[in-house]
Formats: sequence, structure tokens, C-alpha cells
Amino acid sequence: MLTTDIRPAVSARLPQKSAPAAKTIDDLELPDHLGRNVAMKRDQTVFWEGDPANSYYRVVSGAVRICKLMPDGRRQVTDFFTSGDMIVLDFAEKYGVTAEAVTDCVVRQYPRTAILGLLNSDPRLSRQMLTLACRRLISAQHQMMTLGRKRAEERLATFLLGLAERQPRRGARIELPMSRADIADYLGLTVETVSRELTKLRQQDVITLPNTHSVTIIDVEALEQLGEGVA
Amino acid sequence: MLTTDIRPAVSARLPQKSAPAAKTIDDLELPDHLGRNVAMKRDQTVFWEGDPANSYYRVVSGAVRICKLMPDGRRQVTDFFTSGDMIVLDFAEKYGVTAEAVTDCVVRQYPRTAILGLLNSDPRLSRQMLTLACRRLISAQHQMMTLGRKRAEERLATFLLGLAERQPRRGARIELPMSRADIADYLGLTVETVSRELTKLRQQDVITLPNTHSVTIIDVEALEQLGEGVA
DNA sequence: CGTGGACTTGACCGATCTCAAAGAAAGTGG
DNA sequence: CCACTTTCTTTGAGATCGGTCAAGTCCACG
Repeated sequence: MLTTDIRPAVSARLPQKSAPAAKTIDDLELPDHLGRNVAMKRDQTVFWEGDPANSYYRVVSGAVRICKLMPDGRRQVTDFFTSGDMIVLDFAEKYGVTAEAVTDCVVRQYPRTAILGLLNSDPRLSRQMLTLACRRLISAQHQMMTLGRKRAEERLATFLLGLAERQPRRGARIELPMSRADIADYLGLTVETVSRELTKLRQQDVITLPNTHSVTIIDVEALEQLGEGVA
Repeated sequence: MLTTDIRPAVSARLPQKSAPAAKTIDDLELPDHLGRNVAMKRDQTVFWEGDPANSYYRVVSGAVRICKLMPDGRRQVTDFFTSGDMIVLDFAEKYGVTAEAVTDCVVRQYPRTAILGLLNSDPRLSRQMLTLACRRLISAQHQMMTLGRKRAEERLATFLLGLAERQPRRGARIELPMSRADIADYLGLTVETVSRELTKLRQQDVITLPNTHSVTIIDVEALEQLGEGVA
């Protein structure tokens, strides 16, 4: 990690081998008065692909999904953001992706002009955001591997491990704020396949499904072997 | 585009609708004396995933592929870089991906310490690299859509259009420096499928294949409709 | 409670993969 | 420079994983 890296304590606690970049920039100097909180209802759109990029957002509570759409309705979810995560994706004039509320949530909205001003006045901010953007790039490469080369079962294993790594404690119940359709569109599968593979993992005693929106991991090793393709 | 954006003339020349971020940072202030040229033979590794990230690279001539590997040998090529492209992917201590020469090529190598020093001393550099990294992020989202939701034929169409956009002139012959295996690993397909789909596009008079490593696009509209999923 | 959307499960289908082999291109050594 | 070898590419036939279509089932919410 670089000297200007953020939240080193948290990062150090994460498993080393596939360290999933923390997405927050909590320590970033974004003066509080620049932003304002906006409450979003479930499925409400934060911004649309193609709209002028007038604001930048950080998730305060709840979860937000980033997605792209094809004319015929096919959807690819490219990322999920939760509390603390800054939605740093683009500094072009227009949003390149769409952001939607997965659950009722609150986002903090910063005017583009304020962020750009800050970037010019505070060199550290550019540097920190560069680090953040590069982490996202690495995590995007992971996701490309998942989408391009892993089988359905492996994609689910990878997905669940990714969620587990963001959790405070191992073995804890993982909450899935998103629907099966969201998971399917994130993993390049259908809802039916997601459902079937979760059932299969449950039957193999790798996970339990206390309810539709919770998972507990019983056999981390099994999941890791699946996720890494160690057949 | 931002005011500090680079090569506006070139960017403006590109088609607007799916403007593929230029990857070069030719105007970036990377003092020439900091780097040294290194010649690479075909398939030689520029750097390995997991190695200490001691250097950063820009492609001087030839082509470089970025890839990730799974323990059982499955490979995902996440990007191709050609002359002028800076390999900005990561500012972590270790490389998160592997870079290999697609063809015999020359890369310019910059010591990590020099780049980091420059980032601290020149705020503009961080800002420009942030813009660059964000462009790469957007292009990564495109690729995730391709890998997660497009059918084989559509992936090929998207790939060929992407190459065409980097070419100087429409209608010109496109050179494919990479093998069918590279293309397959980039698109999440097998070599056989790549070969079959290229043949199909040729039979439909959408493209011609003057030789194995060249393509000419005859019917751009057909290719665009395929690539965008306008069935 | 009752209702509608979300989730699961089953049967079948088809796009892509696997395996196999022939043909073309590129590298190698005499 | 040519003959040989090796690798890459194309094409074919059959297998398979995940998708599609179609019911059921389960909750969440009114």
C-alpha cells in the first residue's frame, strides 16, 4: 500500500490473497458542507447513463447498484456500493453508467463543480482518488475473469466470498440487500441459475439460507476452492 | 471532456456515441530521461501478477496484453495496449495482473519511485492519471457488459468495432496483432467459436478476411447493430 | 388474511464447448 | 532457399452447461 493509502488498519485485516479493494474514501477531505443528503426509494434512479454528470455521490446508507443496459433490455450490473462507498467512476461530461437504489437508501450528493474545484485546489485529493480508481480497476479485472471464464457455481462462490470479505466478522450471517435478478445480472446468469446454484451449495452443506436475503457460509474452504477454480 | 483532458483533437475525431477512451497520455509530463526502452520478444512477460510493482510501463511499439490466470490455466485477457498507451492499472505494491508481449515490441520502463515522486511534486499528473484511470473504468464496464450479456456473434462485432475505432481511417484494413486464442480469452469464448463466428460474418458479407491477421469491415451498420444487440 | 411479486423447481432446448482431424501459416535447420 | 516440423486456424460431430418456458411455492406487504 502507498503511504497515502487510506484505512490501512481495515485493509490489513482483510485476507491477503484476493484483497478486495475497500471502496470508501472516508478520510478524504470532502468538506461536509459541500454535500447534501438525498433519500432514495428502492429502485429509484440516482443518475442515468448519458445524463450530464452534474453531481458525484457517496452512499450514506443502504445499497446502490451500477448498471448498463442494452436496447433490448439486457442488463449488466457492474458493481454494488454500500455505506461509505464513493461512486467514483467517471470524470467525463456524461455518466457512462446508470446508478439505482437497491434498497431504500440515502446518498450524499456533491456538485460536480465543487468536486472539480477541490481537485484543482487540493493535490492530495486527486492522488487519493487515483488510488481509489486504480483499486476499482483491479476489482473490475477480477469481475471480468468471473464473467468470462468461470462456471455458474464458481461465479456464485466468488460472489459470496466477495460479500463475506466486506463483512465485519467471519462466519457471520451475510445480508443480501439485492434481489436474485440483481445477482444474476451481476454474474452474467439468469435468476433461475442463481437460484439453482444456491440450492446446490446449500445441499452440499457449503452454505445455509436462513431466508431469501441472508446467507451463512459453513465451509469457507470449499467456497474458496470453487471460487478459485481449484477443482 | 474536462479542461485538462488530453488530445482533444483526437478525441473529437472519434465517433461520439460509444467514444472509446483514448488510452494514451502522450501529453503527460513524464520526463524522457526517467524512462528507458526495453525490447520484448513475442510472448515475453513484461511483469507478473503478484510481483512487486517496481516499474510502470508505456508501450512504445507493438502490442501488450493484460491478463489474469486461474490455477487450472484458464485465462482472461482484460485489455490490449498498443503504441502510446500507458499501462496505468494499479498503484498497489504488487501488480494485480500480468502483462505480456503480444508481438515483438518495445516498452518504456519508468521506475516506480520516479513516478511516485512525480505524482507528489506535480499535482497535474495525478489529475491527468485520474482522468485516464476513470476512462479505463468506463471501458471496463463496457467489457463486463460484453462478457456477461452478449452472445458470441455480438462479442465479435463489438471487438471488431473497438479495433476499428482505434484505426486512423474507416474502411481501412484492420490488423489483428493477436492470435485467435488471445481474442477468445479476451471475449470469454473458445478459439473454435471465434473462428466459426468470424467465418459466419465473412459469409454474411459483413467483413472480409484477407489473411488470418487482417480484417476489413464491409458493412459497419450490420456490425453496429450486432454489437449493440439491436436484433 | 389475501394478493402479487419474488423465488424455487422441473423439463426441455440450444448456444457454446469439447474432442478430433485436416489444412494453413510460421518457424527451424540443413 | 527449401524441406521439415511445429503451431495456429478452420471445420465437423457430439456433449453439456446454462437458458427458456412453465408451474408451483413462499413471503412481504397492504
